[in-house]
Amino acid sequence: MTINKYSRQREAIKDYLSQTKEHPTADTVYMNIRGTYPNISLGTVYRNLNLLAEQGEILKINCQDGSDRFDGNAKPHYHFLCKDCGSVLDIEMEPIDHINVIAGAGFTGKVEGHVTFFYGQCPQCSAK
Amino acid sequence: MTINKYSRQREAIKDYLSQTKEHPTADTVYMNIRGTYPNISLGTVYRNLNLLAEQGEILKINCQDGSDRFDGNAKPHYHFLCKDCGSVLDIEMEPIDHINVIAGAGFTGKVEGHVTFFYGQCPQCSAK
DNA sequence: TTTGATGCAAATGTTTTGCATGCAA
DNA sequence: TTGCATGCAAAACATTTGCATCAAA
Repeated sequence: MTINKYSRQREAIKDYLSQTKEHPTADTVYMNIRGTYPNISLGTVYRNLNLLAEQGEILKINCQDGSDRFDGNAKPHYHFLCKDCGSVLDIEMEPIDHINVIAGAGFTGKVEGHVTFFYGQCPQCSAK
Repeated sequence: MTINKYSRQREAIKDYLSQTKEHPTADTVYMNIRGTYPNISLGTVYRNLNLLAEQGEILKINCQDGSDRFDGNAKPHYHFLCKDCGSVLDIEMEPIDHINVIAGAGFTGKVEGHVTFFYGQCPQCSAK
């Protein structure tokens, strides 16, 4: 399926994403990869992140807080955005695809899926 | 509650949003208001859209398709994004706040709400 | 008058792109 | 060799902001 040529930069990006539990922005990825490949360019980071996301190897997530974030866990899952500290966390829950049916009930078009994220206070911020 | 001075530009923006069923971007709003006020600036449009959204008079919606969109209907409701033609439609359905409970079940933090939009083919595109 | 609102332009922040060169196959 | 990937810099967008001026209260 993969028609890409190997590149050590892309490999490093994939590795970095698979080992972090944060949901870094492109710029954060860039900063980290520069530790290993000081000459990598931000353009290359963006090109590879988009490529990997298109191929379903990573997830591109958008919580309307400025820049996009990326997740090395490509399995569909839900995210939580802390409105106090801005961190993005995975949230473990059963899939809620039944809401597609609810949405489709009063709609003439074809509902194929949904994008959902939750917000509130993360464990750390709600403890303060 | 409103501490704003009156401005004909802001009034025109509110009027325009209340009469359209589309979900225009800031730029589309700008283009339309220019028909009445040719000298209005894009900065003013952005300032007023943000002001109105903060005050809860309009809704700012983000479907991760480039630019933000605005909705004159301030009542919380759900949106549908057509992946073929890119249009954003209102979708009539009962609120699904029970998903906050589902999300909160396996989460230590405090889930206060969710943002959801649906995607697929709109009535027109699915008819083709 | 006072002070928020405007128009204009410059600045910002994020992401994309053109192009010559490099490197995997 | 062939052609995708890279680094670099410039460009493209969307949005915000500084500032002098304007106008509502």
